[in-house]
Amino acid sequence: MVITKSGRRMFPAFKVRCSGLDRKARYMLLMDIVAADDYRYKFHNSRWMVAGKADPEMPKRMYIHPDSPATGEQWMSKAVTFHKLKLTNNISDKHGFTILNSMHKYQPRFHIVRANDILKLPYSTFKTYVFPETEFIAVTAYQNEKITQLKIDNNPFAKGFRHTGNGRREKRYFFFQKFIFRFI
Amino acid sequence: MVITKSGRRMFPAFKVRCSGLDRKARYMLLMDIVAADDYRYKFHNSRWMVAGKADPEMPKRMYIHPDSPATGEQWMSKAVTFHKLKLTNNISDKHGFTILNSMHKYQPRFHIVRANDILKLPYSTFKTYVFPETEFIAVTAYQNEKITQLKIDNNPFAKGFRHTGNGRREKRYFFFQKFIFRFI
DNA sequence: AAGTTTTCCACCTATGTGTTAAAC
DNA sequence: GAGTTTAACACATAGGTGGAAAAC
Repeated sequence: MVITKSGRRMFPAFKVRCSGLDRKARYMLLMDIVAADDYRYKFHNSRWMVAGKADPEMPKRMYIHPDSPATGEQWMSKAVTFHKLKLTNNISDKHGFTILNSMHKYQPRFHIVRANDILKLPYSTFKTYVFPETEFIAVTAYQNEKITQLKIDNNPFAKGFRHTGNGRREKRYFFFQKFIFRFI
Repeated sequence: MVITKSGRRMFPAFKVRCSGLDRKARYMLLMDIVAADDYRYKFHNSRWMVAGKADPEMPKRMYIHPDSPATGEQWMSKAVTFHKLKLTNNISDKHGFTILNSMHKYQPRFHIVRANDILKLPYSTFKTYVFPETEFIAVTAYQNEKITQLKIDNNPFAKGFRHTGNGRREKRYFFFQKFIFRFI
C-alpha cells in the first residue's frame, strides 16, 4: 500500500457488512492499523524479505467512520466502507491521518462500539475483528509491478494509466481525438 | 437564491464568528431557514412584488454543522462556514436538504446549543440568532440580471462565465491557447 | 553505488456553476 | 400566451491516481 507525505487512501478500501446488531441501539464503527510483526522488509529478487528489526512505531490513531454514531439498523442496511481513511509516512502529520513506517507490515482492525457519543468511547466495550487477508506492506513507491497493474486496472482514479487492447496507453490518442472533434 | 431539484448550495455561504463561549464546553452549531413572511412573489418591472398568499411550507430541517460537536475553543478559533447546506424545491427530497418554495422569501437562522450529542438536542436550550441582511427570495431561475452578475463575479465555480476586459467571454480563447502550448 | 523518498505532472473522478432550449 | 421549471451542457473547483526524475 502506497503512503505519501500528503496522505493516501487505502485501495481497495476496507469494506465490511454487519449483522446481529440491535436495530434500535446506536453504535460507533472504528478502524485502526497496527504493526503485523516486528520486522523491516525489503523487496529483493521479486520477493519481500526480512531486512532487520522494525523501526519505532508512531501512536496509531483510531479512525471513526464518519457516519458514526448511527443505529444498528442503519449500519446493517448496507456495506460500510472506510474509503476516506488516509495513510501517511509524515511523522509530523496534523490532519489526523494514520502514520505508518514504509517497508513495514501492517494489519487493519475493525471495531464496533455500542455508544452514542465519542466521549463515551473510552469507557465502552470494543468488539474487535481482524481479517488476516487485509494485511499489507507500506511503501512509498511500488515494488511489485503486478501490484501496480492491479491498482491501475481497478482504481477508477488510475484510469489514465490503463492499457488499450494493443498494449499502448490510450491517453494521448484520446486527447487528440477530442481536439479533432471540437475543431473540425 | 437559486434552488434546484438536485440541491443547490447557498452563495455566498452563511458564515459566522463566535465569541463568549466556554472554551472547554462542547457545542453543536445549527442552521435552519424559515419563511420570512406569508407572501408569494413575482419579479415584475424590475421589482419584486407580492403576488398572493404563500404556498404551504414543507417541514424545515435543522442543519447540523458537520464539525459538531466541538469545544467552544474550536468554534471560536476561526469563522464557521455553512457552505455545505443545500437548498431544493423537490418536496420528495431524500438527501435531507432544506426544501423551499420558489418565489417565496426566507430568513436563515443560526443556533448555538451547549450539548455533547445529537440525542441531547431535543432537551437542550437553543440560543438563536437572526441576521436580517441574510434574507433572500428563492428562485429556480435568476430574475434580476445584477444578481446573476454578482454571483458570476464572486463564485469561483462560475468563473467560466466571467467577462474579459473587452466584454467577451474568455473561455474559447483560453482553450485554444492551451492547445497551442501543448503541440507546438 | 544502490535503494528510498519527494516533487511535479497529466489524467482521472466527483461535484458546483450559469446557460440554453425544451417542457410544463 | 406568459411565466416558471427542468434537463443537458460547457466550464469551473477540488482532490485521488501512478509516472518520471530529482533529491536524499
